[in-house]
Amino acid sequence: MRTTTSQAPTVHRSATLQSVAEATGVHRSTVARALDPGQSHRISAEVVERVRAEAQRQGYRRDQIAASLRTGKSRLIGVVIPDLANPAFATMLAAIEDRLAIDGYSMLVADGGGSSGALPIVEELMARRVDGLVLATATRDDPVLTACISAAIPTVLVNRREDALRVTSIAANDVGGMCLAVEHLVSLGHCEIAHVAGPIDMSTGVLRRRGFEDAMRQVNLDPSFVISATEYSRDAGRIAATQLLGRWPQATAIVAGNDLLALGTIQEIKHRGLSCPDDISVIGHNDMPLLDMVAPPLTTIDAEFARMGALAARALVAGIEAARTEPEVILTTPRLILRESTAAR
Amino acid sequence: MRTTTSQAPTVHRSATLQSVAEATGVHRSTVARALDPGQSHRISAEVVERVRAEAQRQGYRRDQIAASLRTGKSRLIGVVIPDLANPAFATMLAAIEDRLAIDGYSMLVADGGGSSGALPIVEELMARRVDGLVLATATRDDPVLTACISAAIPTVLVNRREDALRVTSIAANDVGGMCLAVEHLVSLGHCEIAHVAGPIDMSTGVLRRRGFEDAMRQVNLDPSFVISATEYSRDAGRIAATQLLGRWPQATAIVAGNDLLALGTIQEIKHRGLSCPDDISVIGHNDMPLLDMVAPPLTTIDAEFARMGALAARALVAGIEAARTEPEVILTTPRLILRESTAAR
DNA sequence: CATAGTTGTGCAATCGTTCGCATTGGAGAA
DNA sequence: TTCTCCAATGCGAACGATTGCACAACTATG
Repeated sequence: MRTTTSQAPTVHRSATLQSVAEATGVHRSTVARALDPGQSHRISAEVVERVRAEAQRQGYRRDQIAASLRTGKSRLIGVVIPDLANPAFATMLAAIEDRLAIDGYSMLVADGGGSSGALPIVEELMARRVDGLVLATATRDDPVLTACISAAIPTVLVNRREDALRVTSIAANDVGGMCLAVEHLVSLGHCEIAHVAGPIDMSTGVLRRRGFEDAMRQVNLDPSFVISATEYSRDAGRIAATQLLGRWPQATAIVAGNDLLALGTIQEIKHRGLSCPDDISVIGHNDMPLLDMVAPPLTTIDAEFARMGALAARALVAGIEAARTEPEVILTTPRLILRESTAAR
Repeated sequence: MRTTTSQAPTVHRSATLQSVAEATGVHRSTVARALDPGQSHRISAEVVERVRAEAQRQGYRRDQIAASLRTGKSRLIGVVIPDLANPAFATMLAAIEDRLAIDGYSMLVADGGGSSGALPIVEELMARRVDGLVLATATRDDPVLTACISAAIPTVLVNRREDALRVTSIAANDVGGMCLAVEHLVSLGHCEIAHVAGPIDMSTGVLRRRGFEDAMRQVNLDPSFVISATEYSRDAGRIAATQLLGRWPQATAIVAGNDLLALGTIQEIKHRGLSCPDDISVIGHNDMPLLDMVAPPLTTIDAEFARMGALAARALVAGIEAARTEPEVILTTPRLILRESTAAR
């Protein structure tokens, strides 16, 4: 018996249950049971030991594909992200991966931002028989979601909510977050507060806008200084800010629908020769990485993307492993991250 | 409680080749051929049409799992990233995904940054029978890579190179990039130039350091002001900068091994009441997102992460589809991105 | 000593696709 | 007519793991 593990294990063309079984002189089903921690106690200790040794020697590794075909479970989760290159989503992705790995699932990642839309992407994921889906792309009333539901595949929405409550969704309390932002600006003495909102076909866009309007009315301010950006990007933010400052030059503070929009807004402010925060205060939303080092360091609302990712993964796995769970809405509580892009009036 | 959910089309329990075949009155192999664009010409047009219609009606979708088991090809690529949350890698991931999607592959993403190391992660990917692997985590002499090679699974390294040239790797010309950085600083009149290097067990760490030393010698400057950070992060950069400035307070310029290290260095400079770039110029490496908006906007070397990602995906797919390709090293040509963290002496 | 359990394994049927190898029914050639 | 060839399909064995059921060999029970 020469089990010198130091040498690279023999080149195993393909070790299978069968090949281990033959070498051990037992049936392949016995090998399967011996190697499964949940069943190995049903096999005599001596056989388990022999099987383990042989499996080790051959470098046997259970073929997840074959197992998936037989059991109907792939232990694969599809994750659809609107923009993979966006640092905020990178944070979320990391958290999802981390949590899924703990539960023994792997993550199939797709970028839903392409021109063809998310439907073909989700269909591809379904063909791969993913056990569940995390959608960060969902629009407020999404045909993709309808497809997932009719295919009976467990799905959670993250950072998005849909109008009909058909699946669990994890999101920040957008309305509450905007209240925080408005209250902060009011406490600094601002009255002419405007809002660069996110796209109207996304829940965050509408909810944050609604939150803005509610909060403004609450303190008896005019909530009508709002422009919706066409997408979440710096360019779109800059364009929206251009319109906004053209129409309402008296604005002394701007609440942006997300950080990228805020950054675009600041660029436009600088471009006009104005200063943020001296002339105009700006507040973002999400607290994406690096915001503490931009100029000026951006005051923002932390939407806890990492936490949302972890919660989404956890909720999805729970939904998969418990046969049925009621759809619910899990909201994270936003916090104000005070930095230097907001100043007293 | 069995409420009849608003069933849109038919509830397809699971449409299979068999079920379509039965409904059409042909054999399942005929269905398979009719549905495969590469073989449908061998089947009479009339049958193809009937099969297509029935498949459509049942919502048939080829089971990729079963196909993988049979063919031994999963059309799945494993991608291992050292730090998913790092925006630079997010960029790269987006590019990889984009390119793989074009070639019809899906991407299984794992974070190799965990404490347990990358080996178990790669083993999991191998159990899933990935057709190939993109490793952005490889160290200079990586046991993980040895495992991949002995398992005969096509692998490419990205943003990393290994000492022995066993597989294709895609990376920036690190040495050349550092030359660019040093030349730039020299042209601004700096003489006391220091280097906050990346970890010594990573190719980028060593190569950039070597590039720094070479470039310094080239212009007859002392190349010995170097401190290696323990990892690529702002904190590590700050710690390294602390040591560096303690030992060589005369430094007027610092070249950092990557942008995060540069950012940490700048934090430390500010912390000491000094100014970047007035007292000390800093130059980063990689050109990660948002650097144009930090304070001061960071001069850096663009390592073209997106391009590397695309090249890696392309090379990997080529290596999978051609039976064998010689390992090669593909280097991207770095560019200096001039911003405001460097100033004349 | 017969009966009933218990324990450890073997057996074989799936799971859904793929693909080499038949097997048809005609059309064209000898 | 008889033989060959071809086009259009059918047939069935993989691929590798899982799992309910069967069964043999014991052990405990009455």
